[in-house]
Amino acid sequence: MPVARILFTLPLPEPFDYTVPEGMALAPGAYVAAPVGPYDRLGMVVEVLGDQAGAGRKLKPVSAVYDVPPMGAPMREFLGWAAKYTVTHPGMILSMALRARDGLLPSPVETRYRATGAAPPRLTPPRQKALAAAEGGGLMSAAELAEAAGVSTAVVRGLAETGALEAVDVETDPPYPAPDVSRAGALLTAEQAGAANELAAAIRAGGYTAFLLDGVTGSGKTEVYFEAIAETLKADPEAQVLVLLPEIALTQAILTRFEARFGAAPAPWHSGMNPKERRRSWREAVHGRARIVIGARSALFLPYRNLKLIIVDEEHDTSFKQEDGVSYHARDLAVMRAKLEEARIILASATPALETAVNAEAGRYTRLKLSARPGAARLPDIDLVDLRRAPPERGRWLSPVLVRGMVETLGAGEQSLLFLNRRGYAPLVICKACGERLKSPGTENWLTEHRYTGRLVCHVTGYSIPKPANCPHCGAADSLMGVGPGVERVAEEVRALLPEARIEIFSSDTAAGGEATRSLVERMQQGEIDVLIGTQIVAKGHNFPNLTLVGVVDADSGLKGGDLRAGERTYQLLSQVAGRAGRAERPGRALVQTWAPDNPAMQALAANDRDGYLRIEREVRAELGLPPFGRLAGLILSAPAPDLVDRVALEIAAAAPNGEGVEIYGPAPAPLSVIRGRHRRRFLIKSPRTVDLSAYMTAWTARLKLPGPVRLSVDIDPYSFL
DNA sequence: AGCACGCCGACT
DNA sequence: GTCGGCGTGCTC
Repeated sequence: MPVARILFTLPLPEPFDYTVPEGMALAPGAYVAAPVGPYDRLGMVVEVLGDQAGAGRKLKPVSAVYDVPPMGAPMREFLGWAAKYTVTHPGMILSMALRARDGLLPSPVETRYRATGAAPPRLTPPRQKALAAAEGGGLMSAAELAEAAGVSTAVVRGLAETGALEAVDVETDPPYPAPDVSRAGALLTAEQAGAANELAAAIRAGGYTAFLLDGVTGSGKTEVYFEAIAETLKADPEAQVLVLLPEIALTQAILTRFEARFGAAPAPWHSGMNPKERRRSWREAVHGRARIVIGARSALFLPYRNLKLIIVDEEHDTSFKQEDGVSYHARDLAVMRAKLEEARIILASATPALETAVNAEAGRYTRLKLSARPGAARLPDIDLVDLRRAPPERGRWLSPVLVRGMVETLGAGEQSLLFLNRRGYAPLVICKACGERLKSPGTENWLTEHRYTGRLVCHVTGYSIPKPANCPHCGAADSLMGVGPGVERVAEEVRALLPEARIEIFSSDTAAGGEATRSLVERMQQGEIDVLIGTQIVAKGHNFPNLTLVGVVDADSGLKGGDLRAGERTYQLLSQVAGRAGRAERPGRALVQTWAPDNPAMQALAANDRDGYLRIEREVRAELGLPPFGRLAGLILSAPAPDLVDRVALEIAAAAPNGEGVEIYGPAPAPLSVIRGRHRRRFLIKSPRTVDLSAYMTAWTARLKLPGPVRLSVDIDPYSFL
């Protein structure tokens, strides 16, 4: 009997072997159930060995095969590669691919009824009512129909037996409507059409190609990649397209745009979906019926049947980096997936990541440049406000320069946006009597004061208490004082300065659900708001035609913390925020308040010199041997007891293998030193590009024997440092 | 990941 | 004397 080698969604040391029962057709990639210990578990066939392979071994048989197209060879290769690269067990990567295992089964069906027009032999009054309800109602379940007619379901079933009603089985999660590729797209500018044509040529030619779609904010990158999607779907009637977006950008707005362009919404994939939506998207993706999937980073791991195009929109966005559990960067892995699938990939951004810019310069990606905003829209003028020379009054956060700008804007009947990446009223609460800083219990995280809700909240752990009347440390009454600005406090300041202005706060606190966000965005677009004060949430995607002034309250906040990418991120975020101004006919301007106007990121921002900034960043990184000119990895240890984790950290340091040019820093407390009662330590490992750092980390960690409560994880290409 | 087996503290 | 804590090892 042949033998199937099966990889399970379990952390087993290797694939396990099973006999293939008579009459069961199995090929590599098939999804199967097979017994591991006392239970059947989900797995995937990685290899089928010949007829004699099972001879002399006591093997259990495979229990069942799922009736789903098997995982293709490129995806299987991708799984193996991703496991090695991220230093993760292959079974864990497989379980990411099979996140919605119910999707392996066909859609559940539900019996629904419709009137056939035939009259039943005995037309009783209840039957009459039921038929009347069925006439107008389309397909209804027995319960719905009975409810509508005010009769019992027995009447409905009785009518179905007589033939007056017809029972129809309907899938509860049916396929998504197919996109209509024959629809005409937007009218493209010459520049956009040039980019779209180059993409179309690569799509028709086939094979792996990577593009950087490098377009200033508002230059119409979406329209260009829509054309690439249409071309892909036209060229191959079975092709699938994956669009990856940063978590936060997966809003109704983008789905609506897809629907407007292709006549049907794409299949979604993100962490907020319920199990039913999830299994539907998964099933449609696996069968190849979902032609366009739009999702957050985890959508990269779905086993598409025939993936031909990947788009990573806002490719510089750091939310593509997953840090907890399996750590990976969806953009980097997407490039490898495209390579293995022999597909096209488009990385789109107005502010490409340094890694991407370097790849484009090296010719690994083809750069498609969009330098103009269509129509009259101009990029805003960006001016730095030197807070050393024009500081706000004591206890205020807006400098006279910015205030003047807001007064002028209001006077002209236009809108202002103030950007401050801090939720709540004040990011720190201290006691005036004893100097105590209020922290989330067991951590060093400050509590943020939220006046709107009257609570003190930890933004890291979610811990929250009503603001106490007395200091919890010394007991003094009325001594707790909020220090530093949050959006609520800036709103208070604006209210005092511009009493006649209509002011709103836009943060995840004020716009939690999609509905609240939509209404706020709509009111801003209708001109019902004069000053919008927002956190990072305002940076993405919203188009406010009458917005002409953007004020950045604290441009320096992102530069603190010694993060390798702090400058880069600050540049990206602030230029994106500034780009909100002046999208229609009116020119926009941005006033950026900073204490460090000489910082290269600030200088480049004011000069609108993105490439100059990237050049400086590049030199610094090359000099220090940091990514993309060198490699980094993190090793994080955690345990409930701090002394245990410290002891084990020293043992692990001693066990580090020798590696040419590998430098190890640490152990040091990890970025969040305590999470859910576990104390964390971390090493940072740096190596030249030529070293296979993943293999080094595997060699290091594979032979460690850790005491029970200690857990270890490896973070390749870490993003958070602090 | 489960689950069983196995060795040390507070209970009927 | 047992019940039960979770440390260690096994699952084709």
